[in-house]
Amino acid sequence: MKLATWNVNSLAVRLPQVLEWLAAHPQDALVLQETKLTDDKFPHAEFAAAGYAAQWFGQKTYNGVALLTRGGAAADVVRNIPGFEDEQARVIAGTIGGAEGGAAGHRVIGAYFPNGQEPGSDKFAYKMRWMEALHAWVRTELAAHPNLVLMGDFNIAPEDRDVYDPVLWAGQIHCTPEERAHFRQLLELGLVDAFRLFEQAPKSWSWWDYRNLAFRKNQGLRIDHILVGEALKARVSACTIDKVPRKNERPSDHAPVTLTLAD
DNA sequence: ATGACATAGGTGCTATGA
Repeated sequence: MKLATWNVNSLAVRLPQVLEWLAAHPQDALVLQETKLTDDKFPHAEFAAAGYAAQWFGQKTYNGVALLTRGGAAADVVRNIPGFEDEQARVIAGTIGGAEGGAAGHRVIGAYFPNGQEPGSDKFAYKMRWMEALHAWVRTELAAHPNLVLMGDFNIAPEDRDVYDPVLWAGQIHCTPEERAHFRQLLELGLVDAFRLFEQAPKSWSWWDYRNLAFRKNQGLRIDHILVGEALKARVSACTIDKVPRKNERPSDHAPVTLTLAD
């Protein structure tokens, strides 16, 4: 079973690249972030033609998430964090595989964490509130669905080894102790950072700034993650970052991250 | 300290991203 996450930074621009990538790398589930599309503009017919059922949740200009699945539409779809009032479209969850979305299925949560802009700002405070609400909700989801995968653009570099220049970024957004503490709290729920289950090349990033030739110089951050419930840990056979689409013309600034689960 | 690059909306330039 293959699952993946990709912040596409505008699905209107990146749709051909997503379809091309899926054709080369079929997925059982793919979650997208930053679709930047209102729901009436979501290209569900194009995905259906490619063999994928889509669930989507968007808004004008900013944010927007989607869940694409092969082999039937996701069940029990949830948009945003239940009980958390939010103007911004950041979460989509659904169950794949199990009959009627029962506990045998895999619960997939796709999330676009707030950026936070700058420590001390209103947006940073919103990021903290949002993460607290996510944490509480994921706890209940995990209790109901041990086979849980939480993936997306976390906008957190969990450790210094996830940052190309940890001294430059110390205390900066994505690297503050507060954000990293929230990431660890998710792990304390019984989630595992799938990427770190394997030996990985040093300087592995999932995002590179468009500016300053950052990709060419491999100056990036690892801020896109796939966390799996401990019940799934033994079945994780691979977790990789695919840098190839970052070399496309008009690339997203994020690379897809992929997970392989043994059957 | 600032901007660098990209996107959307709108047609100037600002807001946002990370």
